[in-house]
Order: sequence, then C-alpha cells, then structure tokens
Amino acid sequence: MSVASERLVQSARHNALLPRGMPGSMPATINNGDPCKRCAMRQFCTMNPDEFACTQEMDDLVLGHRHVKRGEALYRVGDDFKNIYAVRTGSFKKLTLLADGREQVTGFYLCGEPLGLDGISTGQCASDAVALEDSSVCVMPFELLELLSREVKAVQHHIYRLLSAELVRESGWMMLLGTMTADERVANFLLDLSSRWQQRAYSPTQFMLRMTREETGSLLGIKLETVSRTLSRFQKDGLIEVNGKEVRILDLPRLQQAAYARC
Amino acid sequence: MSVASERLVQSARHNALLPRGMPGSMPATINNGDPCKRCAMRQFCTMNPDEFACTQEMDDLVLGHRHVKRGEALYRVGDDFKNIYAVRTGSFKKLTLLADGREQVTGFYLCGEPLGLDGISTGQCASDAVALEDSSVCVMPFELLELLSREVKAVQHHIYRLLSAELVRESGWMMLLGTMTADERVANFLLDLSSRWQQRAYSPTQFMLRMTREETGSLLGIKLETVSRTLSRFQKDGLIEVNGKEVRILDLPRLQQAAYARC
DNA sequence: CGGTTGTTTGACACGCGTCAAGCTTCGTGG
DNA sequence: CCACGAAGCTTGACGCGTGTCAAACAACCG
Repeated sequence: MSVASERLVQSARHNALLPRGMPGSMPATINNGDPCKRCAMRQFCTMNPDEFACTQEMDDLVLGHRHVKRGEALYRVGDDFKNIYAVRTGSFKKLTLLADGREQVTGFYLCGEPLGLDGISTGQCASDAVALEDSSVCVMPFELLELLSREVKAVQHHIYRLLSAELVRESGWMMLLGTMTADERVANFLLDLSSRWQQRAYSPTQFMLRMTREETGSLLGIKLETVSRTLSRFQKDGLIEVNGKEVRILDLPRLQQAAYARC
Repeated sequence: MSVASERLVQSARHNALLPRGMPGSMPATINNGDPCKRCAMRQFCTMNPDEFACTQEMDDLVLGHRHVKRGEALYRVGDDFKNIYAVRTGSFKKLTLLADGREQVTGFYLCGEPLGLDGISTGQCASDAVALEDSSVCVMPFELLELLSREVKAVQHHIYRLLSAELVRESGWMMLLGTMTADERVANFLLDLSSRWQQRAYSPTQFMLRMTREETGSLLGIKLETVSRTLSRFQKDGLIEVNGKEVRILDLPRLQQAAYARC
C-alpha cells in the first residue's frame, strides 16, 4: 500500500466512519483484523474466484462496519456521498423518490451486494437505503477506493464490474416493469430471490420474504393486494407454499413457466 | 502517456476499430487529429467544465469513429465487449432482450451520451444498440480506457461518474414504469427530451421524435395506440402541437403539471 | 394484553390493451 | 419523377387485468 493511501486510511478511520449524526445510533466498529478473509460473503464482494487474489486489498479498503436497525436508513437522498457499502448481514431496500413525493422500491439487497453506487454521479446519495431487518454493512470510503483502484488493476476492474452489473440488473427490472403481467412479475421476483439465496449456499426453495407485500408490490409496479392474490393463487395451483413471510417453492419448473408465460 | 498505453494505442488502432464483420458496413475512420477539442459535444463527454482539463486524454482515447446507418446495430447482445462509445451524431435506442424473445427499449441516446457500459459486467454486450437515424459514434477501447484511468485521476473519476449517472437514470425509468399513469409517462418523456435538447443548445420546445410510436411506447411500458392517443389529447388540450414526428411544446407549465399529476 | 401494522379476500370500477379499419408517410424501383 | 407497397400513425369500440375501496383477520411488539 502506498504512503498516500496509508495516510488516507488513517484519516478515514477517524472521520468517515461515523454514522449520520442521529442520537442513539451506534458508532461504527473499526476493522482491526482481516475479516474479509474469514467472511462467508467474500466471494460476492469479489464476484468471482479469479479475483480472490485481491482479498488483501479488500481488507485495506473495509475500514469498518456499521450496524443499522430494522427500519433505519443507512443513507438518505441528498446525504453527502462518502462511502460505498457491502451488505454484511441482513438486508436492505433501496428507495427512489419522485419530485412529487411518491417513492418506489428500486431494489432489495442481500448479503454481499453493493449499496450506494448511485451516489458517485453527483456526490450526493440519489436514493434511500433502509434496513429490512437488523443489519450490518462493510464501509468502504470511496476516496480510498478510487486511490486503491489506481494502484491495483484488479480493484479497478472489480469496481467497474460492480457498477456495470448494477446497470444490467436495473435494465432487467425495467424489462419486468415494462412488459410483464402481474403473474409473471411475482414469479420472476420469487425466482430472482431463489437464485440469489442459492448463490449464498442457502436453500433456493425455502426462504423468508423480509419485505412486506407493499414493498414487494412497489418493486414490481403492482399493488399489495395484487401481490397477495397472486401468491395465494400460486399456492392454490401447487406452485408454492406461503405462510406469511415464509415461502417454499414446490414446483420450480412450473414457476419458471409462469415467469416467462409467453414462450 | 506511458509506454504501455502507447503500445496499446498502436495495437488498438489496427484491431479494435473494425466494425462487426458485416458485408457492406463501412470501416471506421481513424482519428488522426484532435477532434475532441473541436467537438461541439465535448462538454457532454466530459460532463462538466472542471474536467475540460483532460481533453487531451480524451483525444488519446478516442481512436476513431464509426458510422452506423439507420436501423443497423452498433452492437448486439452477446457481442464481445471491447469498446465503449459516445454518440457523435444522430441517435440510438438501447434494446434489452428477455429469455422468451420479448424485447423492450430501455433508453434513447442523443449526441454526447455514452453507449455500451453494460458490457463491462460480463465482457459481453448485454443489450442491442440500434441507430434511429444515420449516426456516428466515437470509439473508445475499454482496455485503453482502463489503463488510462489508472494513470489519470480525472479520467477514472469521469468513468465512475458516467456509470453511476446511468444507474440514476435507469432508476428514474423504473420509477416511471412502476408508479406513473400513461399521461404522466408521456409528459415526462417529452420533458426529458426537451431538457436534453436544451442542454445541447437546441430548442427545448421544438424537436423531432426520431423514434416510432411503438418504440416510445416500449420505453414507457405502454402500447403505441396509447402513446398516439395521449399525444392527440395533449394537443387538443393545447399543451403541445404534434405533426407526425415533430413536436412543439406550447404550454410548458401545464405539461410539467401533467408529468407529476399527483402533487 | 391491546394497539398497531401487515395480510387476505371480495366486489366493483376504470384505465389501458386488444382488435380493427382507414389514413398518411416513407422508401424503393421502374 | 412517379407509383406502388410497406410501414407507421390515428381513431373507435369493446373487454380484461389491475386498481380501488372495504372489511375481517393475523401477526407483531412494546
């Protein structure tokens, strides 16, 4: 690590980590071990095995962790953009606001997934990130990340890929919102979560929906009643089993069929 | 410029510029002047005046231009990702494909706007870019861009900002697709084009819709008939004047009101 | 244990999609 | 330069998929 980044690390340790100055919020934990090496989610932060080589750099980058309680915001629209985050435990929703006060969920984020990238553009956060359950994140000061990415090719490449992957993901949601029926939307939503849990070595057929029906509907561009009705019908048809927030996929092939009904 | 990037430039000049090997397509023009300095769109490629300083680097980066005829693709889903592009003249639509063959327009791109960023993620183009009229683009080999961005901080920062800005833009479209009525969608569409033309020093109240009603509807998640009906009604109400592909905004305040009807 | 928040289900309404017909514009080749 | 066919646009009539409103129930939390 260069002298310059060393200095920045020192400075960042003392400044950038403090959470938004809300009374009662916990100060961030300082990262003084090499936790990335031991982190079960490491492969998602690095995205592919070839990049394991730069784990040491990742460790340098993650200056600490921050805990966010259910319902609290990691950041809000208009906050100064200083850090990007990786979900360490728990999950978040991203909220985009409209001029007239309407808001929409534009993404759910599971452990290992990046948060805050949309703040780079203007230097201010462009969305809210709110915890769906008590959660924690790894804090990576963007200035440091920029510096490091000039020194280490793998880091640079990694950040470019993260940003681009988010672009692709959002195009996918546009696709869903622009062309799909309510049934297809709900089916795709379940399959998306299924595959993301599977990537994390959790069951792809049984998981919790940490978000409410209303938040789900918001992401999918439909009303909460429609989400509820659709889930009920999927259950009646034997595709899934729903019990409040717990979902179990019973017939994956037919659910996939429902997701792309116009094949 | 370093020896390494010098070498890469030489190599790129001979290889990367060739268009997709289609009979009849024109070979790309080699950039042998310093055209960025004279380019009217320079401010959009650099995004803000503070970054004018790196115009020389931009010139090094733009290895040439490529012409794309109306209806032809600059790249297609699955093509190897090698370059990113800036629209130089004309305009493009970005098409995202679904597993079952459905496709949706996920963006229109005017001069000065970046194309191809979604290919970084996997190394393969994730969408189609099709010219809406006879157009040309500046070709920037991504490998060279990566290299240069490690040497020049301003270039690096610029690319991060481009990527992040695209993220913010797409979130905006998700918002539109998820929460707006057909009227609001069309009004927002017109206002979006209006402000983008204004930024380019063209009239914000009178411009051509280079895309068909069907393509417009696809972007907005509504059918072409609905686009047509809505435009007709806006005209009847005195908000705009439509004449085929030519639009004139007559009452900007009321159009803005229509764009966010739930204020 | 009670109040709040979230979920399910029903009945009804309406915005937008679908289908269809006629018109206009554009591109191309004679 | 005109003629023809194809592609794009407009408008109308009608139906369906979701939204809206309402009410009862369930789950959660302090």
